[in-house]
Amino acid sequence: MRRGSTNRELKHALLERLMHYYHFLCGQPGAPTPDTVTSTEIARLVHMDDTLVRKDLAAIGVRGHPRVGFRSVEVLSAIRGVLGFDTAFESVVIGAGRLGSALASYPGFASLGMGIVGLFDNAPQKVGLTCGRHVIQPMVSLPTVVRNHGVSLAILTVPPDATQEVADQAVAAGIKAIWNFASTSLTTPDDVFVRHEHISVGLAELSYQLSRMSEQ
Amino acid sequence: MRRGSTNRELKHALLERLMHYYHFLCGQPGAPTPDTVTSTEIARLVHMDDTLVRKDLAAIGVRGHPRVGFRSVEVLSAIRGVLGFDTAFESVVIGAGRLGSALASYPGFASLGMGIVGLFDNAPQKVGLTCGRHVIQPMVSLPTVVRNHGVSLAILTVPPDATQEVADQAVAAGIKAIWNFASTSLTTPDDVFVRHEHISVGLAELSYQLSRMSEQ
DNA sequence: TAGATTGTTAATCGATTAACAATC
DNA sequence: TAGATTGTTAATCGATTAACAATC
Repeated sequence: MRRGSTNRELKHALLERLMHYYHFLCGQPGAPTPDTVTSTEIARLVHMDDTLVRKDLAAIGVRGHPRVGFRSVEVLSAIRGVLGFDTAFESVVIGAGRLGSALASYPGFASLGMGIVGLFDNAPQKVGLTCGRHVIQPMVSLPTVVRNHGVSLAILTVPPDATQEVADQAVAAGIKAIWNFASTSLTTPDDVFVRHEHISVGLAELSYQLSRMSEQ
Repeated sequence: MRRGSTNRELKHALLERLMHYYHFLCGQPGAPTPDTVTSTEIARLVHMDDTLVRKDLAAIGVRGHPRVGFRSVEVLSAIRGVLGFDTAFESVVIGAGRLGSALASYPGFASLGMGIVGLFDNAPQKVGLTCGRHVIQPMVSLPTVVRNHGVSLAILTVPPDATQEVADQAVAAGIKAIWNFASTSLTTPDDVFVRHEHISVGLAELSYQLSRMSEQ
């Protein structure tokens, strides 16, 4: 049955705002999270309208308390629930270059529900090397690792000309989603979710702002 | 005078779309860029409405040709001009961890007008080490490097609890913008542009989609 | 209670899309 | 020329904000 459970897809922009709230409510280093926050306080922190904050929180089912605001733990746990941070899943990193190694060793993923159970690379001189807590494995081992650990996400940090082929192998191995850090677009089956991480978008914005500054 | 030159600030979403067009027009590996493209073709590639593509291109001053479309080189060079890719600027990377090293060695930045002239870290065991084409320098050298090379951007890849202090040092050294890869927010003077790179937003979206998939 | 804050409806605003005339 | 495509105005749509009643 599950009435009440909103089953329509949440907009990308909403997810982004939720992550923004989550982030601020987790507290800055040194400043602990207070017990309750008002929508106005959140809004000021993230430079938004307080009505939108209340709408967003209502959309994910958090109830506020008149005269008090929202309880931080309730907000945080609702966001965790909606974003799926409490639904742990496993991933592999493919491409053991500098970026791949950095991601494979990043400590912040665990608390968001993502585990990394393998680091892969096909370069013979890399296979077998230790990288943080990982030993670099060859691509032939991918299907086995995916099966044994129930891996659902492949994080791709391979050179552009290899990305499509590696993506195909990951899909064939049974992964459900791809996080692509290469600047190439991918062709994948419809039931595989692909997220591109466009670092150049960030650079574009910086470049634009810097050239504006120097203009005057 | 400079009439005609649109001086109002371009929206973030527009910059993002422009980067998206730029990306596709640069061509996928193997598929060379055709001489001309129609707004409909671009729209299909990036899954958008063709009218919006024409509006965006008009906004940055590219004229199309009825019955022909847009000349790829004109579009590319207009985007380069607007985003400031032809206005080269220098940057430094602060924090020589895995991510910092990866960014300092990334070859794709040069063609977008960004140079990296220094890699900094305060850990005594890192200072002096070679990392790609960089030698890791201590923070005390930052002001000199910034001055000598006219550095305008600081790329921050230091641990969260050090980010604010490092940002202060960078600002004091005279940089004009900060690209922050740590998950902490920063307090900076109004004339310093800060761009946060939120990797957790990407993870949030993947996590959300994966938990939706497994839901049914 | 009075007052602060939520929750929600209505109004506004901006961005996207549709329609179509202009162009080569 | 006929037809494909641009450029632009008008219509639509959705998202944000304003207003205010409900709540504790």
